[in-house]
Amino acid sequence: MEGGGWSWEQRTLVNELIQGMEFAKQLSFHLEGSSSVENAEILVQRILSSYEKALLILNWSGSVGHQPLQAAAVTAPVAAAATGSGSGVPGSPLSTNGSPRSEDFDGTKDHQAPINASKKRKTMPRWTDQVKVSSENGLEGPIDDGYSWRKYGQKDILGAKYPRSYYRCTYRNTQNCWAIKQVQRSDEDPTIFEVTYRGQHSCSFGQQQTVATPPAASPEKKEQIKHNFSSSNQQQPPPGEALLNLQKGLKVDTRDLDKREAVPFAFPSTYECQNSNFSQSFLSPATPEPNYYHVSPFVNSSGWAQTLQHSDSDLAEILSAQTSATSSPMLDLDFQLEPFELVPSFSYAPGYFS
DNA sequence: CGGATTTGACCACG
DNA sequence: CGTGGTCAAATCCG
Repeated sequence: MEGGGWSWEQRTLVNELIQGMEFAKQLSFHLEGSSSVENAEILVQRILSSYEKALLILNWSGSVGHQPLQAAAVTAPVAAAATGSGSGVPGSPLSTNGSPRSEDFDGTKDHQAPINASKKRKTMPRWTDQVKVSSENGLEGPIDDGYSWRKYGQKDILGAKYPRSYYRCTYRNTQNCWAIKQVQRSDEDPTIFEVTYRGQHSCSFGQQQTVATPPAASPEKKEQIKHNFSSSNQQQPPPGEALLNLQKGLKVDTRDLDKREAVPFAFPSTYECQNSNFSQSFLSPATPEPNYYHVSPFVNSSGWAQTLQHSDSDLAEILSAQTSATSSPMLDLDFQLEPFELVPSFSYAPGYFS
């Protein structure tokens, strides 16, 4: 019942379903209006993706024998993810050209491998999640999204009040995982962090088994989901991603103005939907950390937006890369959801999963 | 001691 | 050139 008591699957499932509904609504909106076919297709993709994930979860927990998944309970500060960032991630398509096999790699540094690397980077799908962190006293802490990231830079952005930090997957070198993300704290609302992800994780354990998902279980998953209709939006995804992506959640990071250190978050138990009485359980105490916050992940249904973005040039590259790869339909053109378009009249009823 | 973070310098792009 | 992104040496932390 209480949000906090839900298992990861349940929450994710709900999230996915909600999201699917959201997208469906948007789609209908688009259909009525004179929207482009592209947008409609994108929405359809996302809807499918959401449902796919939802089904996956059901299927998964069903076959595996409903895992209790107490991941979070486990220990680490770096707990697991909670929601499905659902839309944010997985759906994002096109990896670069083909698959991240070992071919075009050269362990050289970015700088030195301009051609491959840069191109790769450019074609990487990019999406942004807006994560809100509500803290008790005004300080925020970083959130963990289940993946392990290594910070490689921080930069003051012109006009932005807070610096932007750059992270890359910890397994970049060991597993050629090129996923990166950057976190930018919002100017107006310091409790909001924009987390921009680029590239999908190709590392086998995107998230160090933090999440309860029994290691054994996830591998299977991948098999099942593999490509179906999703084949249209992701060519040969490195194995085992779907599920992992599902779990990826949010990550927020905060470094304080005063260069205060960010504290890793342990979290999962909290969901807070702006417009519902859903949730909000609080982070359980039990942590030695001075600051703990409670995070509410981008639940779009309640107004947190999430966007996919591409620049024109990116598009061009994607398109070309794409043709050579598979003739799959474009997935994310410059798809952008206006906040107001997002906020739907949707509100869920309190007894969701009771 | 090894891995992660910090931080100024460097690089590429517009 | 200015700006954003990345590198890498120094430093920090467990």
